[in-house]
Amino acid sequence: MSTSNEYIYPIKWIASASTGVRLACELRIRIISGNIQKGTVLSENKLASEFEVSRSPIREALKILASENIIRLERMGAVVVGLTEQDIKEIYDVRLLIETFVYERLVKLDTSKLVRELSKITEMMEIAIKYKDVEEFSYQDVVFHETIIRSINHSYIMLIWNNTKPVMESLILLSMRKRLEEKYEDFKRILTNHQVYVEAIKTKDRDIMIRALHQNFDNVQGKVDDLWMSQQMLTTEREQKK
Amino acid sequence: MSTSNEYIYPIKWIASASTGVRLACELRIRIISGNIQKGTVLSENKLASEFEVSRSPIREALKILASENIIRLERMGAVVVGLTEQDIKEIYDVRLLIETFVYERLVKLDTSKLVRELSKITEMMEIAIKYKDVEEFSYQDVVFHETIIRSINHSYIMLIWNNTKPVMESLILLSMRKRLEEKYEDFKRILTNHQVYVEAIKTKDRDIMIRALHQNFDNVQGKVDDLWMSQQMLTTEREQKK
DNA sequence: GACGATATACTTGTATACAAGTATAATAGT
DNA sequence: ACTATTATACTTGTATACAAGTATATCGTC
Repeated sequence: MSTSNEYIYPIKWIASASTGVRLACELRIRIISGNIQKGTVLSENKLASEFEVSRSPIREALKILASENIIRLERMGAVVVGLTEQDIKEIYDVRLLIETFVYERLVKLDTSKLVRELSKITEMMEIAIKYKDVEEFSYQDVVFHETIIRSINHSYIMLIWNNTKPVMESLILLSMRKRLEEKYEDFKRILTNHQVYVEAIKTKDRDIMIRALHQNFDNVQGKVDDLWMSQQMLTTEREQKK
Repeated sequence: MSTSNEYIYPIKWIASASTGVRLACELRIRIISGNIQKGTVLSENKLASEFEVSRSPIREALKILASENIIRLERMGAVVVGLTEQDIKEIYDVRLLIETFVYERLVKLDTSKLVRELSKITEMMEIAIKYKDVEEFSYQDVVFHETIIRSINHSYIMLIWNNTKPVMESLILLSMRKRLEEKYEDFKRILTNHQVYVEAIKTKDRDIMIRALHQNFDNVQGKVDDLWMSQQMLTTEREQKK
């Protein structure tokens, strides 16, 4: 394992968190970015001495990462599992599953307050782009989606979000950092896409929402269509009932 | 808090687990069953002395329960949140969301091996009923659904299952214990329902699956219809594409 | 050289110790 | 009688200590 002292994870995102949570964040992003290679066996003692903390917070961090399937706790050592292409697809499956569920609840509610909040966030994202503040942009991106999900007040959907969020967050941050160097123009596309989201929620127009979802997940080809398939069953029945 | 030494959670289910996990299971079922009332503030030290263990495993248990939204970790003490009617509905939302997703993946695969496994489980459930072994019946019920979910090899759906499973497990066990006293005939209905599941997977007939889901979730009225609604959006688009 | 037994250096799980912070209760001052 | 302040008894977070178990390596025997 690389013993570099440079922290990949933004410090300001976790300033108030406990050591254990902070370590989890740092280890997570190192694993996802490939900085810590999959297959590596992590030992509590080694990690403790490397990060110059005791085993207690290390244990906490490892438990967190294990609950996210990023590492596997075994009898002797925690082996790094990491993320495969397949895993990333699967995360997007889940996100899509959640977001479609949320949207359908949403259209039954008064969304004016939510729309205002989301508008604020998109404007902040705009400023972040302007000043090339990738971390802020990523942060607001995550907040944007979390705000939508939180708005339906569904504690178990929220629970799922909380379980997938850390990995999502890392993925987003890493991809944004890459974009800054390689595809800067992408940021505007992403911003526009978020504005489409807001529009879909404002007008409660499903067609627009579909477009937003498509644009948002189009880097994971075929996933949206896949979900349709997966939900065809209930659909079919629904039509029969008519 | 009741300091009774009687354990509500079946010991044999967690014989091999660590103390922390065991405590989490016991505390969870006590909270869900109302044995520990919501609003109670749990202290690590008190729990440690009550269960006669150190704070380490207690901390582990509390972390687990907090990740399930059963308790809320605050600055001073962990306050018991428990489950509301709303929470239970929401758990079923998630379960339905998962199971429909899984089923749609399933019908694309060769299910012969899975069907055999499920048949075995239903037969074991049958025996469990015969001998009025509620714990075994509940255990097999959970295994049944887990087996289905596991079969599509989707690690993130599995992750969601793992996060909701403990609460589901407790709910199932508690409701089965109640049934044994009040509505013994229910067991046969439940068994039949599981056989319908197997049939749906065997024949890959969506109509049968709908029926199975309906029967399984009918104690949570209106939920299935609700999900249809929630997925109407994607459906609509799909038809437009045709 | 090959194989088996023991020794050693690791691992995790749990218990205990200490430090920093917070709420409550008791006390002093008005 | 009431308010402000200090004292105390709690809380969690982290560090350390110890016990039980596991893999590896060393050593002795064949």
